[in-house]
Amino acid sequence: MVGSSKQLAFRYLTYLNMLSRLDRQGVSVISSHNLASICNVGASQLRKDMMLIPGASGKQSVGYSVKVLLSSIQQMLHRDQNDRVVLVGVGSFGAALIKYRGFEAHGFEIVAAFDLQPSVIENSDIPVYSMESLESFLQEHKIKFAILAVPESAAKNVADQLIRFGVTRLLNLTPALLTVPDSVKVSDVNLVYEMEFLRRQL
Amino acid sequence: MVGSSKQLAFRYLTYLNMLSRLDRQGVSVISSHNLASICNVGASQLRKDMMLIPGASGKQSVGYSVKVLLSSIQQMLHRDQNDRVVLVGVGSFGAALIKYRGFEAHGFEIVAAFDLQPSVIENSDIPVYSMESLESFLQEHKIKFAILAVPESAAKNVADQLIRFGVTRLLNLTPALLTVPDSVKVSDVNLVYEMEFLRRQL
DNA sequence: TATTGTGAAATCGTTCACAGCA
DNA sequence: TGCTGTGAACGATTTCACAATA
Repeated sequence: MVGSSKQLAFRYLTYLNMLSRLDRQGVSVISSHNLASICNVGASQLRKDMMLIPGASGKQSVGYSVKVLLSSIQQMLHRDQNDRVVLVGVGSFGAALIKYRGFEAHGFEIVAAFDLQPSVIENSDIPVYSMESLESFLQEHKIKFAILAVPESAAKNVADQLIRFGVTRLLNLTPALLTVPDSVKVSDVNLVYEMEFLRRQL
Repeated sequence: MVGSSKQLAFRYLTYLNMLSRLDRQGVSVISSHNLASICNVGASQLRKDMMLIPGASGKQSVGYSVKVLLSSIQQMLHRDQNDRVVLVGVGSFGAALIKYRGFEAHGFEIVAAFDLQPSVIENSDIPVYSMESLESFLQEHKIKFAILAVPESAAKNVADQLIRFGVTRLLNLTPALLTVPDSVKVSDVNLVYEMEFLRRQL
């Protein structure tokens, strides 16, 4: 990947979202200044970002073609991929994620959930299995992505299991700090930290 | 606030968590190297971070006092504060947040939730009011913090309302990109972006 | 000797300013 | 003239290396 910082990656995702909206609205050309202001970034930063993308370029005195930008960013981000994801921990958070349909449009399919107690989530066809079947399921389906939504106290153990069974991408929704091998990538989402950060802004 | 970058702020919160755990375990002194490895950061970075905290200092050839560090970080972060928070949008996500007890220990009290339809969440004494009562509630209780968990399509409008009614800190759980006055601080949490970011790590 | 505190160096990311082009 | 592409300046952050010291 061309740029590997999280901020840059998130900017590309924002560009992508805004560009596809513009495309749907029939906008075919846009200047760096306009697109930047829609995306809440500076115009020169946007141009620098675009320069890193193979195939993305604009026309001087005209602007960027929305469709060209869209497809070159999509290509760079491998937006064609489709990944199967398991969810571990079906508390209120986990159950909310099962009902959340936002992942599918981005090529992430939650194929199963796991909890101490198998159960059934209403309005959902995603099965909830017991933890005993975790190993066989992960290995049989060669799952690489997992969302960790267990209680904090269980987080480390469950994460270790997941990794042992072949998971290499972990979205960690628990406050626990995970230590993982270099081959495994973790994204931590900690709502309490976000709130604390808001608290001391200015 | 001494350091205002998000990364730095999150490191301080991590230090705080780990230090309070160490304190509970009866550890009284720890070296930068040890604490750093617990917190997944470099030792010299940790020392630099500590240097920015008024009152925090260690002893050469000995290490840092856990209690001293703990209280100076707490003081710097104003950890004594207590803030009332409203939640807007009681879909599956919002309902999960209402049941989530993690905020309280950090001085955030969810005092009310709002949705198009007032309702009752089981196992919770947090009331869910209709959107009509938003304005009077926010102004009467002088609420500064809100968690935005409405559908994306409603996000901008609701955010504008919240700001108009006095909210200045917004945890945005929707994928919408909000544009707000400088006096208002927004933290965006976008689980889809986090997943996409994991996808292209190496 | 073990460890902090810290200046200097290296790295990384952003913004500026403007040349060059349609 | 309006816009992109980009080198250079700037700023922020991280790492290094080591002097100081309990």
